[in-house]
Amino acid sequence: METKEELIISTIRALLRVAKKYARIEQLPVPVEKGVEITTAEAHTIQAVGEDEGMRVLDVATFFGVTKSAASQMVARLVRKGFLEKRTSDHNNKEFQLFLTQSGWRAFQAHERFHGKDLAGLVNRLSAFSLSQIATISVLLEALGAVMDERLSEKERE
Amino acid sequence: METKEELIISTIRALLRVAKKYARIEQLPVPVEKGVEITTAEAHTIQAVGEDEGMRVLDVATFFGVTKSAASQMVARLVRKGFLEKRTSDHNNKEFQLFLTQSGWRAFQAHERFHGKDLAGLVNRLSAFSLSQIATISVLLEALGAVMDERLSEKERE
DNA sequence: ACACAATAGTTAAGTTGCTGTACTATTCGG
DNA sequence: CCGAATAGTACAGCAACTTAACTATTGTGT
Repeated sequence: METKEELIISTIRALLRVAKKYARIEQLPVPVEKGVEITTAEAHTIQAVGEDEGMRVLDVATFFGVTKSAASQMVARLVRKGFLEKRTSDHNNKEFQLFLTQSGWRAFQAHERFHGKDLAGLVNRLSAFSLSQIATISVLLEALGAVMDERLSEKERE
Repeated sequence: METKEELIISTIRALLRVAKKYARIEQLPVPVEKGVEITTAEAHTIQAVGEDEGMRVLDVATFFGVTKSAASQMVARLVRKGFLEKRTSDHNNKEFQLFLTQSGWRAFQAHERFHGKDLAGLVNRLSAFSLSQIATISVLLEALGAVMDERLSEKERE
């Protein structure tokens, strides 16, 4: 006989496998145009700036949970490559505001398309399930998120 | 009104958030004993060898999907740190077989305990759901895993 | 039987993305 | 108006990976 606890554990393992696979997918380089690819970290930064233009370097840092040093370096790289533009703020001479260049917007859209394919596949697969079944997994995911948040904040408290 | 498709998409977003959080948790260093920590990559290599002693360097490489060079470097590091032992194979003078040292087994167990804490928290949280709800989630995760597998193998075919 | 290809592993140099520390340059507040 | 806080950069270093070139075995075809 299979106990409930065993079922729960095997379900969690399945979820972790899915999470791992997704992490691998996220790491794939994103093709922008013929012969041009950007790394995942670059794509995510471009995505973040594209969705909220006018961000500062520090905003990028807090958004991704990395140090401002890391954000500064990433931004500098994307500026050098021509995807991002750094304008000095209107009211402020010590801050910069970040914007996408034309090339940056092209990369942004390429990234959307790239992920759109995945999303369509997933939606398609989930359509076979009933509304209540899908709702159940939503609740489950909330619970998992809560446990993981505990774990992550635990680390910060050290 | 909320359509089914909207629910599906918001569910997928929740899944992606969980996947991201899990990836962050996986990156936390694992405490082995007072003042000794190992990185996640090290912990996973130790875990893999512990679960299947006698592995070769190349087996480690294929297990993790990295180059044999990367595996060789990781193994060399763990040997240097005293967690792994490299014995020349019985029938073969060009292969090595990998085993855990006492110290390696201690790290293996520390890693298990480390994960056990999370698992207990999750099981606790999931106990509120009914058996059939949990079973549904399992099926759903299988479906998601299948979509992701397609995507990953697509990449390899390039 | 022997040359040659395949296999197992190592080494070296370079890359990405991060951290920590130290630094400059602004801006704010008492 | 001086000192503290804030925004950002520079530099060194690290972990984990890659590619390419290498050694050293082992297996195979003729």
